[in-house]
Amino acid sequence: MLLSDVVTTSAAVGATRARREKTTALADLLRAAGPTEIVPVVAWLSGTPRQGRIGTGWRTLAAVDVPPADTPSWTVQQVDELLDELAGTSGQGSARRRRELLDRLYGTATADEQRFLHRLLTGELRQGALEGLMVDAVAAASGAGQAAVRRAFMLSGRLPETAATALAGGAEALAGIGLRVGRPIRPMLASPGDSLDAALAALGTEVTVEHKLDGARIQVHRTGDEIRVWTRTLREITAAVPEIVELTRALPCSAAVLDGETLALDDDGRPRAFQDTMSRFGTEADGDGDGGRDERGVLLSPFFFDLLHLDGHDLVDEPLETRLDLLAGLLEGDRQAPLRMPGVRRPSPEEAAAVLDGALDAGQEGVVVKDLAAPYAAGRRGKAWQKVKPVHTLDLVVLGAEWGYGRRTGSLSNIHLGARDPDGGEPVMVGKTFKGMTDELLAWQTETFPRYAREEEPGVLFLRPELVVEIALDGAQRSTRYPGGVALRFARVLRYRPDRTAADADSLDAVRALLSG
DNA sequence: GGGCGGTGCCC
DNA sequence: CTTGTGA
DNA sequence: TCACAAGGGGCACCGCCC
Repeated sequence: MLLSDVVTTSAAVGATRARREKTTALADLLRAAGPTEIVPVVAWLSGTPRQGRIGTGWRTLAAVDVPPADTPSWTVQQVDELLDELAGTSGQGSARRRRELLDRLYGTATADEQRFLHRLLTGELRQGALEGLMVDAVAAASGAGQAAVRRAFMLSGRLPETAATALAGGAEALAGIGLRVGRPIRPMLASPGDSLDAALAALGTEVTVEHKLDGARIQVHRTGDEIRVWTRTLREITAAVPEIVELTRALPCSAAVLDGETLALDDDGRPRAFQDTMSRFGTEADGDGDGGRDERGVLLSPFFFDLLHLDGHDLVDEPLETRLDLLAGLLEGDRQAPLRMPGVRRPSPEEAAAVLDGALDAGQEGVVVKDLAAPYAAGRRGKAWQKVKPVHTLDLVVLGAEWGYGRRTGSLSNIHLGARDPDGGEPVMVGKTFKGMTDELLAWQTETFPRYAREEEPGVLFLRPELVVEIALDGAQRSTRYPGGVALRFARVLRYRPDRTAADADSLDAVRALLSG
């Protein structure tokens, strides 16, 4: 199969908004692919090379300037091999070597192929189909049911390999893919709840309400004395978190798969800023024999909230209630008690509210409300788990706006936000946001902002600091980028405030008051 | 050896 | 990570 | 309801350059 076949399919997928048409086009290509081509083709058309992110981003690719070929010649296999080499290139002189490989890749590609490769390698396929629709396509092409593909994907953690299995052996082969301790599964996610009351109303009384911590998701596997740890995206971090490995080794079991969250605590047991937790991710190993505590004293504490396997028994199909019972049994001892995620089963509305208050008083992020009857549905952001976090709002000044990309091309989209200077100077920039904007609001911004223009740069329009916008946010974090030393976290537009002036906007002190940790 | 841009991945 | 959009 | 696209801040890592 040629790369150009994949590019043609991608174009067809991108040309329609109808999901059925997209999956049909994808499925047709999968049927035409050879057994060894399925893995790279599925990976590419779900938006990521088989090798993962390869270390060449938009900046490197923008520097590649070779004329396109007239006729397509790359095969899928050849490109996959070249990507392998690209991914394996490191050390001194690697930048030059990469440039050579990219020149070769692009120089033998047609213009259409160059554009496809560019989108693939920057991680912005933008064909309106990623893993979700590929699951449907694999089901269609293989004749296996969607549920079977979904389940195998969740348990194997990898769609390309799942697709190869499905196309080779159909539903029967998929049924052979089970949970394997030592191989991470896709984690179950929570959807955003509107409020605690709304979540309780939606899920009923057969629920548990647990603390939601501002840390990083971890999945911990144990077989005998071997322990491995993965993140939410199934990146292995075992070597970076020896303290989690040691705590898991002390559990009274021989095999387990645990799901949880980890974060850094201060000496009082209160959560540190998320940034401190994050400083421990991305470090491969620490190797200084101090059990993980680095020179800044950041130690990670794990909190487990689910159990997917215990001593030979798979639990993903069991109701949460059963999994929680077994988890409680595993973490029964005094020594293990600190590893339990705090929570209350079947709370009254008042008790549920008290759990939320307790979480916030303890400095945590909020709560998650979970249906006790639900099995572990990995990889789907269903309604069985709903997260509830308090929302803060601020009135901020619009300092500028950036021209959008993709479906926002031609619109002034991402806005720069400033807080009032308590000393009376110009507003101080504290962040940007592109969220919360309807098409109507984008049109309004695009029409209105030029009337406030003060200065223009490529891609950015700077405004006189007059427009006030009400912003929702989760909190603030310390910043070295912004002059006030603080930045907004998860800022989104609620509405513009034509009734307010920059003098009415919230001050930098109001932003600083939202700092956590 | 330190600064810096580019990249990937946490949220 | 959050939100708006469209099938 | 689901999947996707729009893009945010910060941190560690890496290679390159001074």
